[in-house]
Amino acid sequence: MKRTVLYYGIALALLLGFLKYIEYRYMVRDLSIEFYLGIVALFFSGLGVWAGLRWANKHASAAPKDTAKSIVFLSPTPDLEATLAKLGISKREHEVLCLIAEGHSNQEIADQLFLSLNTVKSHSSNLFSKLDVKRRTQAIQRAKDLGLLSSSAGTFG
Amino acid sequence: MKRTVLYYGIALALLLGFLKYIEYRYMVRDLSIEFYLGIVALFFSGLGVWAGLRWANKHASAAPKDTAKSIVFLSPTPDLEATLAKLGISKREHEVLCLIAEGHSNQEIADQLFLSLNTVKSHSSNLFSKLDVKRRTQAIQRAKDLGLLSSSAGTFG
DNA sequence: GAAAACCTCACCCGAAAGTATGAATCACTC
DNA sequence: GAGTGATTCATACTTTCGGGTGAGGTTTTC
Repeated sequence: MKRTVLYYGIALALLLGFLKYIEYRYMVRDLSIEFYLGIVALFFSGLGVWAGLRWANKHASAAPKDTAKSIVFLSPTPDLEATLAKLGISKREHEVLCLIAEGHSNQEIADQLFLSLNTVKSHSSNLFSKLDVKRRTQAIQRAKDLGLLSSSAGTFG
Repeated sequence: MKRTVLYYGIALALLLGFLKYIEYRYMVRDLSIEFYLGIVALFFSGLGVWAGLRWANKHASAAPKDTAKSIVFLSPTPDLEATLAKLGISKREHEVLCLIAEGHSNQEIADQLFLSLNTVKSHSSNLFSKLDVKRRTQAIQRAKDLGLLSSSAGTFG
């Protein structure tokens, strides 16, 4: 959390430095303060959106499907958590598992969860060993059999 | 969308006015530009976070509809061959598709069907373009939705 | 406040998957 | 016999996956 604040500080400092550089470089003395404020507003709006999305993802945890909550009647998911616990699969790993089952690439998962590609690879790798499979396609099959995919558990092929 | 931009503009204008008012009210002449920038950064960070969260919510509520669609009915697979014909998927390609859905690697499929690895790759590649997907995991999803895995693939792992 | 999970990310390396192009064989049709 | 489409296979290349290792950072728990 404090790291986020730090990043914001650094970003602001960098932006300030950049603006000063522009001023020096092109000898522009009369850049209006409104211009500065506009730039900063734009920049920090983007930063804010990014932080907001990231925060939303962290707290809403999109993957494990709150969607399941909206279709509860079909899959009561009685012992999903029990199964997960039995296999030692963490929350984050389950999220990754769901996204894998939806056919996303590791890079896409990384983008969606605001993670590094390496992190996703770590999660999936741990996941595979816990599911005792070798490939992600097998992981999908296994997950379906175990009923670990709340949302697609309904895809009762 | 443009309304959002408008709001941002208004917000910036209001903030500017507020700052000018402060300046006038308390006769503070030497408020550094960094101070202004800090205020603006803070303000628009918050605004950005808000917009980001709002955006996230909008898209989170949109997503479930897709998943719901896959649950809707247990499609009786009226005519598998008709679907295959419509998509231009040949018999051999369908075989490969089923094996892919079972989580086999290309090499395993090649061994099982007494084919070369290259051949399996050709089939799967053609398959992906016909299914309009990029990866085999997506192909599995698509195939399930289209009911192409009714017979053999099943859910046995 | 220390320990134990969990989460995050990096680097390297090899294997698997996927793309693109071309070509040979076979069956079936006009 | 030519044409068409399916099947088979090759080579070469790029991208993605997955394993292994290590190293902070955070959260939870005792």
